[in-house]
Amino acid sequence: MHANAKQKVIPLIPPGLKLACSQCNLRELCLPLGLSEGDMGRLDNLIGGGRKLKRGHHLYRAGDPFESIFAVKTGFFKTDVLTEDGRDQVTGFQMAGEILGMDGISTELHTCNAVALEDSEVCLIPFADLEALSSEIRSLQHHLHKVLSREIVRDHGVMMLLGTMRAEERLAAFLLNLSQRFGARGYSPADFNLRMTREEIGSYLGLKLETVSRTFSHFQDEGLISVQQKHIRIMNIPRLKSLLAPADGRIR
Amino acid sequence: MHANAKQKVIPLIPPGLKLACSQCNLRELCLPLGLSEGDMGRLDNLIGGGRKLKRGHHLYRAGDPFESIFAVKTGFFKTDVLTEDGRDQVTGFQMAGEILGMDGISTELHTCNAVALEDSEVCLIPFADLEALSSEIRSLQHHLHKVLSREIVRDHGVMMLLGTMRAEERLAAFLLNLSQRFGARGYSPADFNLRMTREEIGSYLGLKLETVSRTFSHFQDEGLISVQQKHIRIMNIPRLKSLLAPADGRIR
DNA sequence: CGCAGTTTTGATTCATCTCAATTTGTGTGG
DNA sequence: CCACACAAATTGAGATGAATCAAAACTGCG
Repeated sequence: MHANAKQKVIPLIPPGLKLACSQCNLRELCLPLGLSEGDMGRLDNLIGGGRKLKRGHHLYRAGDPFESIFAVKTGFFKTDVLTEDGRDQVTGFQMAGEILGMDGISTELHTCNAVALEDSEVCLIPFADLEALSSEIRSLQHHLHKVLSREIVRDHGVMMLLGTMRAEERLAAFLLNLSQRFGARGYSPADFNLRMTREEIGSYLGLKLETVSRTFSHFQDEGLISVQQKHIRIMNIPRLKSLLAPADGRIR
Repeated sequence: MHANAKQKVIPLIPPGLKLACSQCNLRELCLPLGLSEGDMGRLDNLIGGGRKLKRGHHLYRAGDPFESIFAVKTGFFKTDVLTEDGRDQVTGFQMAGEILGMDGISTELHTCNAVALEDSEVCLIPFADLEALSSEIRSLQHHLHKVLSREIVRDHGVMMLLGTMRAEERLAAFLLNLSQRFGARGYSPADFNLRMTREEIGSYLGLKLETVSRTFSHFQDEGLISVQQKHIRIMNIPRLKSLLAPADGRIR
């Protein structure tokens, strides 16, 4: 935000000099975290220029050859897995500063689809180059491992949600997670617009879209949130949080 | 298997010379995959000796400082996440050749518990050393990234299972997954012993133990499997597989 | 041999899904 | 710029799969 003036100028600079990590206001959230000035310059050099996507367009599809991971610069994505028999599971929603595409490393093919849920821009990070550089810069190597591991931990959280929570709890956890991530990016943690449909939320949470809608309405009736289509205002964060701990507090 | 004679000798060698990757019959499943002879020797040097665990004992607990990842040499493990409010989600079952503990990289603390479900032995792989070596050996670095990524892909499979499948489908997928993994290790893919309780299966699959038991019984009535407590014999793999695709084959 | 932990099975309840109708919102072309 | 068509969301009523509560049987360990 405070770097807006600077950012606006960059596109005017000749294409050889692209928008760099070292200038990016997401650097504290994203891959360069913890790098020295000099090392960040080296990272700048391998980042392939940004790529813009219109809402609804695919960043990659399951089966595409894997070459790069992507950092979300602006906008909002979903990733989903689609099986032959027609099952569709949304595996995550990604916002600015988050990394996409790490599932592709294992097989050299992307294993899921990534779709822009609004007009978006990503940085392209050629993975072979990133590996080469990270074998030279230990802090980059370690941070890459942390990013991969964080994704595993995040997935465990989703497994917990899907395996043990009821619809209300899932949706409360979902809203609180979004809230926290918006907050971390300098936006209001209590007032935001959903970028995804009820059906996509439902797919992510293992619920049907009608259940998502009903549960939103129910939260609204309880005074926990206010919902108007995609616009959410969280009225009572503590009480929403309290939904996650079973009322009695006992071990079940 | 063909290396059995050699392996039997190793324990008699003085303790300074520990059982090494280069001699391990799991090397094609485990971390050293794809390494040259010489590089494998360097990996041998950093593997901290094996560690034996009695059934029921913890390899690590959530909150323990993260120092190493572990490769299962023999035996069987579960990992689970436990929340303050008493929720317990089994996040995976690990057998020979599989890697444990990668969730700890992100925070430098283990985020789940790992428990031996039978008497087991693991190799200890100090992670800082592994990072150091992998920055020198590019194929090791790449393989480590693949192992991390494979875990992410596996987790997506579980999310799909928990998010979209009914009890029968979950249990069929679970049995087929075990079957495939036993098969890959030279055991019968159709005849094996479960190491975990119905409750642990249920926790992993997001079901109650009674539902797991009932569904086993139901499969048995259908002639798909035979169950006697922990012993499973899969009578009809194709038909079990067919449970995973909805009967009509339509896209839903 | 007995007891604790595990598994099986039954009866009932309940949360979520399914099916269906209606309302609201959004993008497009006349 | 408005109207129309299509997509998304809401809401209701009823069906259903899995959970819950409960009891009995089995297993294996000490």
